[in-house]
Amino acid sequence: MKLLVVDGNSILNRAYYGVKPLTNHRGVYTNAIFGFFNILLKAISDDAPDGIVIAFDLPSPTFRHKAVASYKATRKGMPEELAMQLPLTKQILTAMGLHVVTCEGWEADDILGTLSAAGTLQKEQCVLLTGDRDNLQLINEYVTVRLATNREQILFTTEKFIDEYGFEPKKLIDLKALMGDSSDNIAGVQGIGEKTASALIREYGTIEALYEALPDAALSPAVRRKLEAGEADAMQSKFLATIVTDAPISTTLNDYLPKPRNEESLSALLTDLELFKLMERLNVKPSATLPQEDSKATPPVKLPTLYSLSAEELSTLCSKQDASIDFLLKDQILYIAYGSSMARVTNPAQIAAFLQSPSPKRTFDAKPVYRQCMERGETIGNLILDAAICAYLLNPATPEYTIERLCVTMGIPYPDNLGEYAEIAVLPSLCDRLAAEVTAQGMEPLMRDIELPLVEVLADMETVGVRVDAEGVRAFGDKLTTEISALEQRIYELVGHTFNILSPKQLGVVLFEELPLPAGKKTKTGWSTNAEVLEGLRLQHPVVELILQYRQLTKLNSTYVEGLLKTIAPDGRIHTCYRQTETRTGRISSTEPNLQNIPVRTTLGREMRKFFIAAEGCTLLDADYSQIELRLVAHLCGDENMQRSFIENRDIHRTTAAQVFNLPEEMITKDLRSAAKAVNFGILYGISAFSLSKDIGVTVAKADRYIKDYLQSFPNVERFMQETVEHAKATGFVSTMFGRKRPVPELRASNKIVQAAGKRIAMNTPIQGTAADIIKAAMVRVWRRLRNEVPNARLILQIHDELIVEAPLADRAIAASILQSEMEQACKLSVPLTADVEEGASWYDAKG
DNA sequence: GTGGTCACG
DNA sequence: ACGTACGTGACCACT
Repeated sequence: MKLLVVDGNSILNRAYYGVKPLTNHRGVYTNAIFGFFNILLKAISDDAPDGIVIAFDLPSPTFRHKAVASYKATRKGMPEELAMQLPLTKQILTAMGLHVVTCEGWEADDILGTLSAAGTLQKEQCVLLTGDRDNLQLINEYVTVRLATNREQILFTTEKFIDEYGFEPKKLIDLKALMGDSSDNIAGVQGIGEKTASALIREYGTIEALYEALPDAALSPAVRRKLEAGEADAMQSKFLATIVTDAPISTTLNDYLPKPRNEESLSALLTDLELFKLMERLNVKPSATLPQEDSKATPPVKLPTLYSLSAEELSTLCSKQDASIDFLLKDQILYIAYGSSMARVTNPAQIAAFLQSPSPKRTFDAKPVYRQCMERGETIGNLILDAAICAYLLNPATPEYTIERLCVTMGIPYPDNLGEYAEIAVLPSLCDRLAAEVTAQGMEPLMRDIELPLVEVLADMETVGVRVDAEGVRAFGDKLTTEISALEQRIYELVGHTFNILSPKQLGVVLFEELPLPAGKKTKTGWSTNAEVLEGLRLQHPVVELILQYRQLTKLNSTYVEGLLKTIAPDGRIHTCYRQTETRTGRISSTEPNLQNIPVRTTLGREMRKFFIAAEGCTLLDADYSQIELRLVAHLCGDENMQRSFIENRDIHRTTAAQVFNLPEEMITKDLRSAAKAVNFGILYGISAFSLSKDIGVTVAKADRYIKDYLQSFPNVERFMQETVEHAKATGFVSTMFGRKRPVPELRASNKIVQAAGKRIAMNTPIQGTAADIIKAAMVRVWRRLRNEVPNARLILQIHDELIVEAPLADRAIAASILQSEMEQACKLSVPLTADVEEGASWYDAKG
């Protein structure tokens, strides 16, 4: 009989402060619950206990038990966001069949103590799961402690404890009796800190032994004086620090064997909280019977019934214009729903005819369908809604969009008896509700004019792909490989032995233990060995420089040379995947491979761009927006100084420097300009003096001065940022110029660090998001005009503020002019929006 | 699967 | 006293 006893309050606290804010769509916080079960399930799977107890505090309103009263009194009240998760956690545990144990007037600690003692008496193994080192006093040959953080769980046995502290576990009480513990309101002996206390306990064992030996002990006069003055405090503190072992709860361990779980209530609870990852882990099926709180606002859900569809009926459907038809294409099977019927079609010709037909259609995740159509030179006719995109606009923070999850979020019961038809059956209701919600939130224009048309544009860009000179890449890779081996040898020689240079752990040992270099500056799980740290050590030892070079070359070789070669299709081109429902800000991302992070900042890395080339007889046109984000700041905050700089086509960083340093623009040196540039970036990101100082290598005080001077020069910027944050705090979200929204739950967190991050998100998202809106609008405009006017010129790449078109040489001028003017006209601002177009045979050449 | 590192806008 | 700029994706080592 092995027993696991969990300090519920302590673990829930750890989880709350360690997991980012997370809510369900109604705003119920779930981050602590999520983290709690991650920790708990890990412990259960590692220890495989027979009995499980989760203990929680239960303060008594009337009865004041020993230390509990004073100890409780100084503990800060739980933040509301955490408090609301406590009863939910207990409900889930109960539904899982686990024993939640509380005892009026007693704390979770006391229950851990009592069950440890009971287990020891009965010679049964007992594991305590807690985040609180206090509980280490309970360790003995039967009792071990799992000390949990959100990252890891450290197993403490008697041996491990002695290794770390140098005395036996139960003497932890004596240690606290001397040094005190402010968080538990234990005074200890005035003037005795951790170091002294620890040495005394190692020497004398207990405080009783210490005081007995005091008259003859070899101690400094100061320590002796403090100990003599604090004897009563020490004794009182020892009493307070001792965990109770006789709380009135059952000590029959068999009482704590898990009961069968209540599938129905477990499913209902987790579904309501939208804790889908946890449901998967527990193998719980989503609940179809949700509490329908807003059922009077929305019509009840009616599912279509299965129907067998004749070829004639299908072709009639294809020409229908009055009602929309919902479809899904899965594994070459077309499912459609219309009116109160649904059906499936397997004949490829019929599928193609339907997809191309002019009838209005709705679906979920249209891009792969477009891709499939485009392989045949076809497209989808009259797509009027993509449910995945709607869901993304309604909440861009969702980790993954599936029909089943969305149904749960939208309160649509998901049928478990319809097999392959389940998704198509719910799609009409889902589309109706998502569309209504998008409209209600004012995002219909964004959807209709930008996001939905963009689906087809992205599908087309993926299908066309970009040509890559595979031979060139290979040759570049060979060159890198040769240099890498040479570097490797020189590094081994300098160090004196071989090791894995790419292992931060091994590298840390070499640099900071063997050489040893002075640093050891930063730590998380060891020493930091990142480029910033190594830069600082450059002059200390010649190997550092070589390691930096080695890192750069291996990065280029593995991520870019080898990574890209793997993805070149038989047509000699790379077809990246653009993801439209990925980022919180509205940007698109690129995967398999990521073509949005091809090197450019270093000379060597930039070489990679020579291998991205135009097809035979074609050229590449590269257009990028000039300072789009700063122009948006100037527009949005209405600062005339800033606007004038753009209107007069001056250098914005220079203008900023002139303002901040109070000098005429002609007097601005390179260094001043680049400092101002860093300040400008800081403004976009939500600045802190600390980070700015690190970035430009000045003191924090100086960086702070720069920021203050900046905000004084551009007071409207500060006002705008403050208003944005205030609005976000009041409404819970921020918006872009085009009405895109992003919830910022971080602003409601009680943790200051998280809150500060929320402010930066609130300040940055309207800027980054609006820029994303604009380039998306530009993509749709460019794509449409090229298709109509220069169909052989194709949009192929987007890198956030940059578009690349592959155009036949004969069409280069007209394509370039379309590219530039559609980008510049995509949005009317109070400052000019300019795009610079360049041309070349390769990406490298086109970005002089 | 997670963390460290580093590539981009 | 904290811990330090926004948004991404890929690769490697290690558990």
